[in-house]
Amino acid sequence: MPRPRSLTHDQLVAAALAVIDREGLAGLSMRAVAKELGVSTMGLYRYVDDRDELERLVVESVLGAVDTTPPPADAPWQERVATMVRRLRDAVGARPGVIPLTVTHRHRSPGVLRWSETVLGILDDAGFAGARRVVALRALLGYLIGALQLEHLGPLSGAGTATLAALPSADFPHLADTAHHAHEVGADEEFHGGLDILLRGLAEARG
Amino acid sequence: MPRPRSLTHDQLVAAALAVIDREGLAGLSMRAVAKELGVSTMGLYRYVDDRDELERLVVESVLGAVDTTPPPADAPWQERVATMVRRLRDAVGARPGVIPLTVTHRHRSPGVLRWSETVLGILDDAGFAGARRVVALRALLGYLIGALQLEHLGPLSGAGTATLAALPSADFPHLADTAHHAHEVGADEEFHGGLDILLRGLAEARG
DNA sequence: TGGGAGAGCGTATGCCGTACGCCTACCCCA
DNA sequence: TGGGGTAGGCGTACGGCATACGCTCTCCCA
Repeated sequence: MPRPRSLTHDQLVAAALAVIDREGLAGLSMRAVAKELGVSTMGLYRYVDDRDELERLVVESVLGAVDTTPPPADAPWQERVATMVRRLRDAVGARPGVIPLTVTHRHRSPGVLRWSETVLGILDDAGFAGARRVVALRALLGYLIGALQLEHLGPLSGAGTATLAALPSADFPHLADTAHHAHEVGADEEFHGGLDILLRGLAEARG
Repeated sequence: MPRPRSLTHDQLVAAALAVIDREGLAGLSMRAVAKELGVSTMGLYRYVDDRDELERLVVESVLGAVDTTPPPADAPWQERVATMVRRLRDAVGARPGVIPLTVTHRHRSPGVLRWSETVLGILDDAGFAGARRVVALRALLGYLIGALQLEHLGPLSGAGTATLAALPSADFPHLADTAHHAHEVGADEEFHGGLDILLRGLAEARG
């Protein structure tokens, strides 16, 4: 009966993402999002309980966009798992600014739940059961979360690489050598190389 | 010649850790640390440039405590790598409150550099070279970072488990089953199970 | 044609990090 | 023994943050 609402959650999320894209995650504030929408700061609180809920909406918009339909069942299970991992990485990688938020809010995301369900289904097909399947899923999730952060939060503004280059290579011979080789390995190869290692291990541990 | 300093970096770090232990990471502030030391807020700035440097000191105190001497070379390389991973996990696990800080400041930590150097040495012994060794190290670091967060930031206040239990198990049959089995798997077994998978994969990929 | 539910906003509070400038304790040297 | 200059420590103040609270004004329905 009363005055109709003028904003949707989608608009809130879009505004928040615009702020993050423009000013980085540190620039995200209730004030900034409100200004982005041309609304007073307190107006936002008609739509979300608090900042935490706004962040949750943002995370869910990114994570909920992941395709969680099971990949074609005729492919080997390793390939199907890899497909699922890739989908999640691609979704998050397209919005690197929200990575810290995904870590904080991950456990409350329906999108991640659906993703996990699909992956568990594939692992089930592959013969993983009981505790072994729990461990397998957590290993995959763990690698995914860590690798994404390594990839996007690592050499912030090149400080990491600079630090590495300035190392007394006498004290850190292997690191110096590794830094040299790191140039040859792109982020994609690195991620997929690690995933491949994990999948090989899973195949062995399937027992 | 002038008045001598009354505080050491160690005292700053100890005070910061005390605050974190007592009030959590969210309770860490320059004001809180200063009060802990019985010093005015601005007095801290004689010892650190800004909050960021204080955090760096805290992280380095935790990460720098890791034993980075190479494990006995007569053990298999997998076991030596596992030892290194375990040392880092134990150090961080003893101070779960600082995990988010370690993620942010990791790439500037001499402790992590020393750790990496030692691990690279082991991988070198094991026959890993060039790009393959880069990928192996990143896979280990990725898993470590992700698994630690999964372990300590996951079911914050049991919200994760509660969410899981409230799931419509018809829509998420595998997850419901997994939640059931998850009770049987302790954090240690889970972590080491994942590490074991990774190490098996490394052995295969060593080629 | 009211009446009231609820949207939107303005103000205010109490946090935060930290720039700036003063006072003063201290050590060195005469 | 006393004086001077260095630097430690502190108080104040500013701008930004999330958000509690209460007002106003709009719109739908009776």
